[in-house]
Amino acid sequence: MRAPENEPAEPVAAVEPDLAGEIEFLTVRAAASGTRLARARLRPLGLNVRSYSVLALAGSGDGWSQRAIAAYLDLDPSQVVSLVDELEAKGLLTREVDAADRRARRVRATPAGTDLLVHARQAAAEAEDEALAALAPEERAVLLRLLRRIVFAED
Amino acid sequence: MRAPENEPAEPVAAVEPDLAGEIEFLTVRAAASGTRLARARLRPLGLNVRSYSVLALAGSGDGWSQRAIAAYLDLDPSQVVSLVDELEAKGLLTREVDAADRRARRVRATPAGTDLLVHARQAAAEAEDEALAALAPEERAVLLRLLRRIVFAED
DNA sequence: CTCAATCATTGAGATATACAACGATTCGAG
DNA sequence: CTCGAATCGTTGTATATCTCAATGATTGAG
Repeated sequence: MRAPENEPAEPVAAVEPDLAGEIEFLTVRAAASGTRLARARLRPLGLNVRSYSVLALAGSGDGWSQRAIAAYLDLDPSQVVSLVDELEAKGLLTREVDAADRRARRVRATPAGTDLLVHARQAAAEAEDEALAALAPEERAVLLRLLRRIVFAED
Repeated sequence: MRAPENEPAEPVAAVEPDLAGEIEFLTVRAAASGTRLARARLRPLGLNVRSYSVLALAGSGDGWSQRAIAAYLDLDPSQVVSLVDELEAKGLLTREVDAADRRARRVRATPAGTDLLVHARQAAAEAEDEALAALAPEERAVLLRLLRRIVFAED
């Protein structure tokens, strides 16, 4: 090899122009702007995106454990602790020791939490609608299916 | 209205079971896991997801301004400052005053930065391939198109 | 009964995001 | 040409988020 310290006439060529071809980049960007929209609409309800997610789980099924919430939302268990603390302090959910496994706590929405959740779901739906304004309903359905397969590796 | 402090036999019903039907939720989750994969593969190269993004822009086009980088990556301009600082300190890019507008700095990848970028792109591509393992190539193309329309509101 | 594993919790450190203020510079109105 | 508003990069700060390690209580396997 010659002149290793300097490549004068190298084509360089490649190095494509931008990141718009990378799904990862677009996903991060879409997530960020969607989160911003959702946050703006949830704030008047006293919720942020994360506490909304936790409340939504608390309002579904029959008593999620905090561990399960952490796994489902892809959060560290310690984050769930403070989120549940916050929502519990507001009276939106309860944290009860699981009779079958006294290490675990079962988290359930209170009536007040369920009521708020109705409005929060509406707010989230509006934010989603705004974020996806460029897509027709069928396209949104396609996107949903694809994302679900990525996240849950199923269909 | 009667007994406003207690709704005994309310159906509650609705309150759907989970968040898997919300595109916003899935997008955030897909972005998080994709970022984790990318971070793991970029770390050996001394880059994180953000510095990779900045370097990728510096290696494309002809001198992005920091302002343009911030807009394109959806970052605060102050974040771009430290990212460019870091990459400049490593000799991966240069920051030159724009002759046409001396307020602006034009950011360009150095030869070392361009070399590293080749490997970084490969790493990012591998991470993306792993993140999207559940999807066939045509499905990835569909996803790419949909995301691009959301993010750039164009097609 | 003992030991490893699990759950919730606490705390700390790293990273990310958002916002306000500033000097230097550009640009348009008059 | 001059003045003032707007823009660019920068610094600093406040807040949120992520990640990791350690701990007590409890479970379950052997």
